[in-house]
Amino acid sequence: MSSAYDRLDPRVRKWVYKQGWPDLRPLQKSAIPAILARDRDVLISAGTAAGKTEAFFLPACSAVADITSGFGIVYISPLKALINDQYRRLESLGEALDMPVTPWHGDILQSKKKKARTSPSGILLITPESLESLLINSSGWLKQAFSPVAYIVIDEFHAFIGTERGMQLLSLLNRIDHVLSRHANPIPRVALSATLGELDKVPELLRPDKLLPCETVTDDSSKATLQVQVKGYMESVSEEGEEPQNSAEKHVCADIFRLCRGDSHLVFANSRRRTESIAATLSDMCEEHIVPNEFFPHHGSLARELRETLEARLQKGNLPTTAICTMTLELGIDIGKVQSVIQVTPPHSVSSLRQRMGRSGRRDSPSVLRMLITEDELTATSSIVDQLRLQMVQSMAMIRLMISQRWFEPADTCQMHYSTLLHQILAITAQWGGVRADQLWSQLCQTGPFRNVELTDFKSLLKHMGACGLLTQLASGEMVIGAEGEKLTNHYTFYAVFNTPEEFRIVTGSRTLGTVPIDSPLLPEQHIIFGGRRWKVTEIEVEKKVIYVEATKGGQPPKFSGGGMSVHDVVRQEMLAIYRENDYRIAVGNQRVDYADAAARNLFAEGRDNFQRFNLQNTHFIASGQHCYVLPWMGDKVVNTMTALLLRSGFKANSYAGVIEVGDSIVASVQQALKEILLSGLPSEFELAADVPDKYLDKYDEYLPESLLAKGYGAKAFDVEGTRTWLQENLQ
DNA sequence: GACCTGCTGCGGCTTG
Repeated sequence: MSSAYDRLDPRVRKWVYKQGWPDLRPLQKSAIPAILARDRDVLISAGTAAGKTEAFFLPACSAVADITSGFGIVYISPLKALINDQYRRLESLGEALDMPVTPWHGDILQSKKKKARTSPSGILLITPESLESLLINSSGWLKQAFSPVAYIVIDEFHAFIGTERGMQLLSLLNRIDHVLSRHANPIPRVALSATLGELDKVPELLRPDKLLPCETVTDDSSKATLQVQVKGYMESVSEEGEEPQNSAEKHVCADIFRLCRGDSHLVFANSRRRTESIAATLSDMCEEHIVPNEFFPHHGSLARELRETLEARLQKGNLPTTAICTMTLELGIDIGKVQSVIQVTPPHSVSSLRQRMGRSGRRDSPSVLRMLITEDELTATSSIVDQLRLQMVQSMAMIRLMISQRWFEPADTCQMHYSTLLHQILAITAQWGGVRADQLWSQLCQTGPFRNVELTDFKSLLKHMGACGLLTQLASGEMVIGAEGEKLTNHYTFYAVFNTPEEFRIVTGSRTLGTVPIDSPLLPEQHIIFGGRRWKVTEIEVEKKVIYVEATKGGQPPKFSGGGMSVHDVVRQEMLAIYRENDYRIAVGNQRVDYADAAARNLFAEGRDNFQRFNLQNTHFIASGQHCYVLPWMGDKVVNTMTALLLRSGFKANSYAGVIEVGDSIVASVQQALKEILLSGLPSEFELAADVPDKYLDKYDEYLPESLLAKGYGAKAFDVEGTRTWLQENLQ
């Protein structure tokens, strides 16, 4: 009987044999016929270390082995580091087939790119931004070099869904099919992804025009075991005028030191500031105990050199290493085997928690997750948020959703992405030299990814782009790049669609340690923590945007800027369920599994007692001090919407952690105002956004007409329908 | 209290 394996190229089979693999994994076997068919898209969705990369490349390389001129496979990755990893992994397979592998991104030497330009062949590994630059500057070459391409494969596809880069990526894929005149027989797209919540929705996200069918290949054998613990910590609150104690963080660090030393672990600390502070404390502890330091920070503002040293140390695995990190170590960069994952403070989302947990454990050992959660000691002036122990209960809700409901946040695919649409209008115009408005509309909105956009809005966008000098219309009716547009498209920063704040570089001697945002003022003589070490600022060169530092003792990490992240409706509803059931444990059969330590249990009991004392099982509105508090137990979009409605009605309202504080008001008047709003009809997201003074969030928002700016902002920040439903159900 | 990602072409310099 001929198996799927026998359909692989003999040289590929020989390569598999040489790896010493006893057999291909089930996922890899089932991908073979799907990939070899070449008449469909394929979604390969599986957990970490399931062998997704090989599941695609073994059959794909077999299919394109005979192509001698031009690329056979184009691989797209969101990270340069991932391209470097895959290059290392694919080199020997490429050699076995006499097929070159070409990494192509901003750090690759010009000489290497020139070589690939003269004789393109084999596998191209590239970022969306580098693809953008090739389409704009070298579409003629691309037409030749890409003509034999049999597959376009996208790694970490889940990281693109619903994002700006995801919209750009889909548009790039469309533009490639267009350049190659392949609308009739499009290039098959293959998505490699972590396990996804709504698998049936992915094909449409991979190819909005549905011109090819999509086959899904998944790995259902993943019955990974999991060990979870939540540990509580109490922060003693200092009297007025006293120095803050940070006693809880010291206890957290002492536990990390005890749990992690001697092995390899990941500690996710949520912010760069906390990452730095914990890393420095742990290094100090190593010094105090006279043992070598094995704790290092890893985050996006750290110089690449420092990050790569740590990644290589983790990957090698010969020295015990614990990385204190942000989401930089969440995606698939190869870091070898990790004993356990520690999460300090609640994660931002269940989906990110899942991704982080997947970083520990392998087939033979369970995933181990510990959550270390700090709450402030209660005093006479403690806020409702502290009294309810919302941090602790949110952590518990996220664990329950992840484990017993197997739920996590779906990607938000309802955004308008006007900033990215504007970028793609400029990019296509730059690529073609001149283009008609109807061609843009057809390629971007009708057959392309911007399907939420209405024709009237598209027209007003083009008009406004003309008024801003981004586009100019010729007498023939064709659009070309205008004077202001030239400035944008001729600069190398054009290729990325996302925003980056201005930054200072931190330098010691001749070495760059990393960057800090320009709005975080540092002063000469100030002591700071950076890269897990302590420094003194010696000099600041404002024009060159450089801060010089030298080694010292003491100091605090700098402040980094960043936008908020929103909590989903389902998470807040699960928190309410935990309070109401008076039980945070996980049901397994007839048993209830407790995952909290004594301190966490005590904090939960405190929160629940206060929940009952406020009568929150029966009401969403409470009075405390001078204020009225509204607790809708809904996600941040609904909370933002209700806060905005109350502000419009003249109340002093603000929200934190899902709790709305209405200043100097009584419950009855807040309820009455909301009833009136419900009766007279709620304003739209658009109208609410019009009240917000600063709506610039995305890279090209400043070039949008006011109406689109408000529409895009409204879709991002508010949920009027969800709020209306909540008000109908909860106002008697 | 708060995350991450990416980037061209060329002039001018040093070094073998």
